[in-house]
Amino acid sequence: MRYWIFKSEPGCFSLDDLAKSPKQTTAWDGVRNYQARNFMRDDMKVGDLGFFYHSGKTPEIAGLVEVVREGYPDHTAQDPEAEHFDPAATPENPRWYMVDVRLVKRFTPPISRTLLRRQAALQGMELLKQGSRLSVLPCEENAFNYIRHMAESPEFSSDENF
DNA sequence: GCCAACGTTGGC
DNA sequence: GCCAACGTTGGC
Repeated sequence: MRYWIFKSEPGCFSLDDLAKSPKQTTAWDGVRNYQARNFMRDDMKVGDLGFFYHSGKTPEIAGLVEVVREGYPDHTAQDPEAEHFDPAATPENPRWYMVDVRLVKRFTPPISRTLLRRQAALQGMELLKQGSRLSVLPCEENAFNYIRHMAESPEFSSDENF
């Protein structure tokens, strides 16, 4: 099984929005980057876990999600009304793909990027690299387990040494 | 608001 | 096919 990070601007689609979605599940649509597309189309499997990451003013990991449907065509690319319409996308060649993810657990409080950066164990993590702009990216197993452990530790947000 | 990093576009 | 120009992302 593999681990992933799903980025979203909360003003566009937040963890709250996911929590309010039917079955707390959403299609991860609108991704228009080939590398991210390939991850969703080729690599993600049902049961893979990922973090829901909020980018923007207060960057943070907001919760845990699970892939519940594997890559399938992102039909919003073929909708002229859609924000990420791509005239080159057709039913024969959909060009863009998405997966469905379901909310597993909200992190309360969320784990701020500042706190992540403070962790020696997370040095070199892709997400924390400057200029990391992929909206969907893999997360190393070690980093995943470490962060998950942080989320389960009640003291992590207050403990200076964490 | 600034700026670095990155992807895409288009001229040649 | 190269590369400069440009637009976008996203942390700070």
